Amino acid sequence: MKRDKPKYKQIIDAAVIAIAQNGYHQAQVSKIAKEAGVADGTIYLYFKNKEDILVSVFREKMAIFTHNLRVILEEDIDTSKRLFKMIDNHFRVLHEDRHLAIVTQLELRQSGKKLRLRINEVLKEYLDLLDVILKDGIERNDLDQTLDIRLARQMIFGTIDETITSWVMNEQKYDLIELSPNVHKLIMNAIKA
Amino acid sequence: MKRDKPKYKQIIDAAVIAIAQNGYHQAQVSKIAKEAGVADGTIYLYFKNKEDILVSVFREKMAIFTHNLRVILEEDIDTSKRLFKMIDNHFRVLHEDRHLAIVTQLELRQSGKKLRLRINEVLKEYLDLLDVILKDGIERNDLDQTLDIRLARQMIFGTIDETITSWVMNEQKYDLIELSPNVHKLIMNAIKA
Amino acid sequence: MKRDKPKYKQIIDAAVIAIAQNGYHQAQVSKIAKEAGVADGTIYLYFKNKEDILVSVFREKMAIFTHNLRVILEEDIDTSKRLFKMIDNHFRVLHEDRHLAIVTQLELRQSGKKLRLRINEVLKEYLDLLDVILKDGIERNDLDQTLDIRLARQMIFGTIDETITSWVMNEQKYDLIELSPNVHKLIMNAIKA
Amino acid sequence: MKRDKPKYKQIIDAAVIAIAQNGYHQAQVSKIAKEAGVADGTIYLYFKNKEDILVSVFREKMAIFTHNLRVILEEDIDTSKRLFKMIDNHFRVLHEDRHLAIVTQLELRQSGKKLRLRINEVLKEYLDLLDVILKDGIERNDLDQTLDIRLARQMIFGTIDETITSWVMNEQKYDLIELSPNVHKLIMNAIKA
DNA sequence: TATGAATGAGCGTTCATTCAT
DNA sequence: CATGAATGAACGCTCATTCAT
Repeated sequence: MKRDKPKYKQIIDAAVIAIAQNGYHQAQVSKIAKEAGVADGTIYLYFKNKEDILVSVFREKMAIFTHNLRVILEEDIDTSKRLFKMIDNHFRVLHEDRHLAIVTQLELRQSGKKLRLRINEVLKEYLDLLDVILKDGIERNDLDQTLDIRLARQMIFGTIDETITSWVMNEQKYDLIELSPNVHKLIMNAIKA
Repeated sequence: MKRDKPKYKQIIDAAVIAIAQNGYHQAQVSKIAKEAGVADGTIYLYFKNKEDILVSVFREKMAIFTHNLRVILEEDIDTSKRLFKMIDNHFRVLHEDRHLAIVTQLELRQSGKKLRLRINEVLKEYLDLLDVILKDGIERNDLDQTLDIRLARQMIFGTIDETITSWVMNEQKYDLIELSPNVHKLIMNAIKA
Repeated sequence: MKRDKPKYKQIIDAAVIAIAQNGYHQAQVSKIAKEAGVADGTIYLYFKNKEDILVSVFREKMAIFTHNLRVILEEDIDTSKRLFKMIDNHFRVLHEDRHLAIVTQLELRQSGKKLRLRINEVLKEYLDLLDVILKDGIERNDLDQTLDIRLARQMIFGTIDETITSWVMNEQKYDLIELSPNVHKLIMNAIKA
Repeated sequence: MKRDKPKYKQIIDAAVIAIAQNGYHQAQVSKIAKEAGVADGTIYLYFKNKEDILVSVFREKMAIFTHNLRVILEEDIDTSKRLFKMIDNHFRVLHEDRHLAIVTQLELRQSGKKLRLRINEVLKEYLDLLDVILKDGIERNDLDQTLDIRLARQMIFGTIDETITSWVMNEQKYDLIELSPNVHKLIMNAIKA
């Protein structure tokens, strides 16, 4: 399987760096190849085309978030703690990989409609897990029984996303992780039972 | 002043239509010119370059939101009602101009970093007015005294933005305006005193 | 109409020269543009793509042959004289435009299947006129009544084509026009009544 | 000698199939290798480069025609019969190997000038044998004493070639072999004493 | 002998902007 | 003011060939 070969990950990581440093539209395949230390043509042994690189970047990195969320779902804790862990995890991963934060919050959004759709498919998995937390929270009576799950999900994701984007746009000047408790409080206020 | 001449607005409106119909990357200057019924070169008598058209589109349209928000601020009503009006206004304007909704929520976000920064400057005026509402709400004791205004603003804007984007991505299949009360309730739960 | 503008013919002629000098696969669009004294992009104001240039070259030049053949058909002379004029005209045009001879006999044949089919459509018009001469020749009893027209056409065109190709491959060392009477004699022997 | 090893012929035959099925420009070395059941690199143990494969294809296959023509020359029959056998043989071989017909009449002609010259060298051997038949025919008084041998050869080869190419282009819909007598008649009319 | 992963040079086409009319 | 023909820089991808194993 190509995805397990070392060069696959090498190119993915090179793409994140190249995009973060040069911007989406200036991250030419040749720059990614150079950053990865391989020839231009080698890229095409591992990826179908440039779009495939970008979707793969998103898929591979999103897998970290999704995996962590699954672990949180398996823990025997209440919904409030779960959401705190989710927010904190989200902030923490991006706080520790500044390049990735720039890429997911700013650069990858410049992609065309076609690529956006493919990225959204990947994102859906994460949002579906969030829905599971919310549904379960209502069943357990941790959350407001009248909660509109879609709206709640949009509020939670919208808040997290906007918070991170603002942080990235402010050149990551302040500590993102410190915001977790307050963001969590705001969100819980909105949806708790 | 160029902005008052009829062709100026004519080109702005043509740009919105051209972008909504063709997508950001397919909205070439020549297409905008054709839609506006002028020659390509004429565009450059009213705008410095393509980026200038796009920023102007955003500035002119955002002015509607900002103006409405100012009116809301002048009304003698409590913070909860103000925020309801803000949300409802936001949803209503975009619900009634589908082209504009597509352009602001999807297409314009594909622009490069440079243009994004200029768009954010325009957006700032709107967000600053939101901050005024929030500060005033705390003073009046309508809102939680310990509220972190920046976080609250990010939550409110993030929630609204994500809600609208989801609606656009779902091809505007459901009624956006009907969501106002629920979105308002969620937000007020989060921040009220 | 684009085909009447001076730059159209200018580019066509530049293409013939560029292809004759560099060979089919080395005649890049930029070389053709340079030879024509225009910018690369200008090419695309007059031609849809590179293939369109090449088909147009063939169409425009073939028009000379076809036009001459029509004139010959209108003359009130016997079939033998008509065929002599056709052969002589074919030889004469290519003898006087060495570049064109190289392009039609050697270079354009290297084109891919798709282009070949389009070129054949153009060629068909010429061959159809030849068929008219042959049919008419049989009716007039100038030619063998049992003649298979398709075979006769293939023999005539094949002979002319092979003769010219050999001449081009021998670097146009001898006088092509002088061969007309002998080629004509051979062909008439084969098909006359 | 490499040419006697089984893989040599294996690759040659794979090349014919790959070219006939995919077209000249789509017959990459890797496709030929796959068709032959060897690794890409193995090709280069038997052939200097891709051009060498193609010339070898032509040489090996042309050898069939040349060999048959030598046999015909050894037979004690008149010139007319010799030419009939030559035409019939030519038609028959290609009629029975459709792949080869496509390759020699259409695909291999898309090769560059350099390859064309090398192919012509191989072809020359065949044409030289035809010249022998013609010279001998004049000596025997089977053919017109004033015959220009070069022209006659060009007519014969041009006619045969054009006939076969038309047949291939018409997707080999009709029976090529049936055409032999008529083609022979046409040619003999042209050159007989 | 045989393999196949890696290489890297090469090119058609688009489109924002200019400027002579 | 208005036009639109002309410009030319910029880039993703293919594939023949090599060479370490």
